[in-house]
Amino acid sequence: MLEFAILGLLLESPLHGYELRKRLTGVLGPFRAISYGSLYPALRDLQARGLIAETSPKPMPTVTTKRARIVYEVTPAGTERFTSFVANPGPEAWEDERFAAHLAFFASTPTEMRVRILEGRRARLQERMAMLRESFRHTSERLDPYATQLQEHGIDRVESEVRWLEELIAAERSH
Amino acid sequence: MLEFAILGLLLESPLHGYELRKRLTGVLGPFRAISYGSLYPALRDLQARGLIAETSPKPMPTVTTKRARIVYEVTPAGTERFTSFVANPGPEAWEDERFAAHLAFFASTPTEMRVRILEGRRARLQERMAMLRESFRHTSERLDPYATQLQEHGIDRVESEVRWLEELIAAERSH
DNA sequence: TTCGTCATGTAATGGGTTACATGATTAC
DNA sequence: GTAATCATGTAACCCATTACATGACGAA
Repeated sequence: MLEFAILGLLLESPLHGYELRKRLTGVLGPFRAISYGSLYPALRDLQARGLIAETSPKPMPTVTTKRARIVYEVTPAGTERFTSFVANPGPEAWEDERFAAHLAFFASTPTEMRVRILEGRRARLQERMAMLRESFRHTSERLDPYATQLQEHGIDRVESEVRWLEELIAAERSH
Repeated sequence: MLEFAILGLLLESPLHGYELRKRLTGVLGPFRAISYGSLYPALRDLQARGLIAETSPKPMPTVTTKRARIVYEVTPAGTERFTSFVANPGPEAWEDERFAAHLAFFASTPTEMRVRILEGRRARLQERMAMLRESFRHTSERLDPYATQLQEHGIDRVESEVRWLEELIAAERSH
């Protein structure tokens, strides 16, 4: 998850951790910002696996030394990993978080794959909606009005995401 | 989270783990069902803390022995814990999961508290929306259209939840 | 007799968080 | 000189999950 978001952002341009986190926050939405306690270990892990590397040569170690900031860039292996991520969405690609990660980097995803991901997500949601309605049928009679409201709202939310997906798919088809 | 859901359901009637899980699924929505790997440890934990207890006397150990199922009921301490949960929503009550847990047991929550929780949630969402819009202003220019779509959809979702909350608050005020 | 469901549980793992610790740089 | 922000990192914990293991019961 985090792994792909990092690779995707570093492919646009090499960055150091602190800046990277700000970009991540921009992409993922500010309320679910990644903490440094996740980010830095993730960076070291990616480096250990050879998917990213430190851009070594500090251009000018003259006056402004600052705190040594470690700028990472994506290695060829990392690039390959990222493209394979966008190219074959695994079975988890329809889950909420994965899907968001895919969508965030749709710009670097081929068109047919975009459609496939969007439709996969839609299918998943419709499945989910069926389950929601089914469980709603079973429980609504004996549930208090608040629990009922909560369930109805859940259904509404899924429906509205399906409509949104349909717009995206239509837009994609019309190039 | 799970803790309160368990207490809330057991207050309605004593249950064993397996059945409890089905009810939980009914309340929380079927797609985010609690796994046994979470439920059973949670039950033992609650028991260890004296908030629930096994309803000891098996009525008839005659023919139908079945697999020994362990039925739990809420102790007075557990009842107290639950009422204190519904009565003073902590600062986390406006978070997604907590809020859902509160709403699920609104029926056992006094009216003024209901309004307070709903309004707290609304305030939290409006804050969130301000952050989303703010971050959107900063990044939208240089973001690709897909990332933009994703962010706009995020804003839409929050807006629609605010409208929903407003309906609930209005309904609450008009008794 | 085998399959589905009821029923309880453990161990390993996942994917993060919070709190803490450090220190350098910038702006007032 | 002090506060805010930039910048990196560690350790402890949280709250769940998945995969596994066990076993009894009812129905086909």
